[in-house]
Order: sequence, then structure tokens, then C-alpha cells
Amino acid sequence: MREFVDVAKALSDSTRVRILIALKGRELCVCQLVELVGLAASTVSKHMAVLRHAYLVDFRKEGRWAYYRRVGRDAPKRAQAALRWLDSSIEMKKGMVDDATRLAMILEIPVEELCRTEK
Amino acid sequence: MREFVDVAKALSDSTRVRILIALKGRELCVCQLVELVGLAASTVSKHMAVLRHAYLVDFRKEGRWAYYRRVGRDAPKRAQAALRWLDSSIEMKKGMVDDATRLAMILEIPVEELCRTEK
DNA sequence: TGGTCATTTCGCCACAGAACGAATTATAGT
DNA sequence: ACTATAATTCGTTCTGTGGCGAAATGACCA
Repeated sequence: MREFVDVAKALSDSTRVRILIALKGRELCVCQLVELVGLAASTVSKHMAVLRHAYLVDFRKEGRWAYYRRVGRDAPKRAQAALRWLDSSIEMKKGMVDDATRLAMILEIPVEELCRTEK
Repeated sequence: MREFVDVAKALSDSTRVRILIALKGRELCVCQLVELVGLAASTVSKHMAVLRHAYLVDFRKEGRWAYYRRVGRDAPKRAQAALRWLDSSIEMKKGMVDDATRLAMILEIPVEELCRTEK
């Protein structure tokens, strides 16, 4: 019950949903997510903490970078069910398409270059 | 997308989740829901408006009473999928059992009597 | 050891939303 | 028509959360 509501809360913000959709089938670095959603790094980091606590994402640190990915089969069932619900509910339209093309462009750029703070 | 987040928001409050669980397989009057969750009628009414706008519940008015029920097959797919997700995620434990027995007691009382304001 | 840089944590502000009681609306009964 | 009452809407208060920039953390490099 408590856990269910926590997961629902995690899914009840459009930025977090955009991130989860972007993470479908791939892992992404924080700086790539920052570029995708166009918010401050601290804000994105906070969002990722929310997703982590709901067991919707996992991450690994590689040097200075943190790569986030969706949780796998070892995650709680409610998290997997939530991701299935998300994927089955989202239709590709409006903002989603924009994100998809934007993400494609981001993936073109090497991470080392993308993360340069100046830009 | 927008719609998905709205549904997720509707599910991200424990009172609303309790109500949706109570509504599984039956319709309930507002005064019964008030009795169940123990909140002010105005608060419950607002919760029901949120659930309505997310297309998770429907209602019919019978005289002074308003009977709420879960939406049926004619509702948006995302709403039905959300309810399926809810049902599959909730396990009967802790607060849920309390609600179940409490609801059983409430159902014993005729609505006309239950809605008497004095009590 | 010191400097740079990606990420997170902290402190703050602004707004969304959950709660209540009071006022309003609508229906039933007299 | 008047009263009673179930439900909703309104106005208010308070807590929770999203946003940012600044400071702290931790890793790499020189």
C-alpha cells in the first residue's frame, strides 16, 4: 500500500515520466538526462533519487559519471508492473516525439563532449 | 502523456487508493466512503472529483445520494489499465485488512441510517 | 597535493494539493 | 412553500514537492 503510493507518486511527474521513457532499453548518464529535459543538474539528480527510492531505476558509477537504467528482473514486482503499465499507456505523440528526436541527437554526441560545462 | 500523469497523480494518494479498493466490485455512497476513510465529507468529495477527472470512477445520483463506482469497459484504456495495475499491486495486509472489516461493518448498516448526520 | 569536473546535498522560494468548516446547491418530505 | 439533508463548492490553512543556485562530495588528472 505505502509502496504502491510511492511508486504512483514517482510516476506522477511529467519530467520523471519523460526520463523513464528515455531510459527504455538503454542506460543514460545524468548529463544526458539534463540535456534531454533541460533542467538544472541538481533538479534532475533529485528526480533520480525519487525514482531510485521507488525502485524504478538503478545506477552504476563509472568514474565521475553516473549511468542510470531501469531496474531489472531482480527488482520488486510492483516496480516491474509499474514500468509495464507506463510502457503500455504511453502513446507516441506530442511531447514524446520531440523527446525521441532530441534524445537521438544527444546520443550522437560523445558523453565526454556533452558533459563539458561551458557549452 | 498528460493523461498518464493525471492518472498517476490520482493514484498517488493513499485515501484515494483506499477508496478505489473499496469500490472493487461494488458501488458505494459518499456517506459510506466518509465513514470508511474517516475524513470530512468535503474532503472525500474533492477526492472523488480527482478520481472522476482521471476517468477512474463514474457515479450516478439517486435522490440525495451519489453512488460512485469504478469505470467500466467504455472508459479510456489507460484508466482500465491503471485499475488493473492497482489490483495486481495491492496485497491484502496491514491497513487494507482493517479497511476490509470496517467496510463489512459499514455495509451492514442501511444507507438511510448511516447518513444521519448526528451519530 | 592541488585543481577540475560530474554529481549530489543543502537551503531557499514558489506553488500544488490535502485537510477542514462554512456556504451553496439540489432533492425529499412535510 | 418550508425545512431537512446529502453532496459539492468555496475560502483558508498547512504541508509537500519542484525548481534553482551554492556548497559539498568524490573521482580523475597533473
